[in-house]
Amino acid sequence: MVRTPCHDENGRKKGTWTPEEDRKLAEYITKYGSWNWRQLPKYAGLARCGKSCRLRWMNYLRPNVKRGNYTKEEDEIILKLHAQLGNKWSAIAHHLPERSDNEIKNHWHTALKKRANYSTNSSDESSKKCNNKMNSRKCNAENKNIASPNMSSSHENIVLESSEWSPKESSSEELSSYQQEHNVFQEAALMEEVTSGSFWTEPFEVDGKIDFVAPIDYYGLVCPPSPFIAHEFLSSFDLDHCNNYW
DNA sequence: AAGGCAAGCAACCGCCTCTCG
DNA sequence: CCGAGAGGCGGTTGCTTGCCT
Repeated sequence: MVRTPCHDENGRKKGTWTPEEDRKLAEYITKYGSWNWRQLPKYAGLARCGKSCRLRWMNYLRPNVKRGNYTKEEDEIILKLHAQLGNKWSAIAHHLPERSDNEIKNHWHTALKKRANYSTNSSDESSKKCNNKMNSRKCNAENKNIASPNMSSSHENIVLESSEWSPKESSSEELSSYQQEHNVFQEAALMEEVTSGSFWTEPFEVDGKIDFVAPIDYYGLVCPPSPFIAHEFLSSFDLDHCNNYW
């Protein structure tokens, strides 16, 4: 289920995240926010690429992330949205703030795709082939158009109904309550931390010892330039949440 | 008990879009 | 307008687990 840890040519670690790495990332972001994903691992003491850190945070470490145990309601929402939006996993994830796009995507491929797409087409030869995993991968590549947002013929097999899930509502312009809540926190954090001043110059500590110092003097400003997380938000982030996974 | 296979999922890869100078 | 850098997204892959024979 997990990839064997290894290192790329730049010495950056790849593969499974260790509990220690998770803890470092979570603690750093909790304290300083994700002010720059590509620079973040350097200052967080992680030998990872920024993208890997972002993915790990978004999918597993961020607060309120729910994993597994999909409810029937969630399944229905995903099915409906996928019927309307296609493989727009991030757009679908906007409607399920506790789920990451990656997890929704995996859930779709493992559980929902059969229900949505192939139940009505069980005699279809291609669907039979796709029941085999290896063939399924080939089918995915071969049938890219099927899953495109253009709503190709296979999507017409899905029962559609005029619903509240209009494309307009799925627009990223419209913030979910979750996002709105966090934006409020961000603003509050910005005001408080800027005025107190402690945020910008305080070194990042792990286990009470200073592992590294937060970046400073960034284009004339003290960095990180934007604290993303407020105290209210941080207090809601229980690191035990991560321990559950560890 | 052992081997093979399918399912599930974490994580990587590469492309696209956006922002900024 | 253009190019570089960063973030975001979707597709794909690699590995583990559990079931079946």
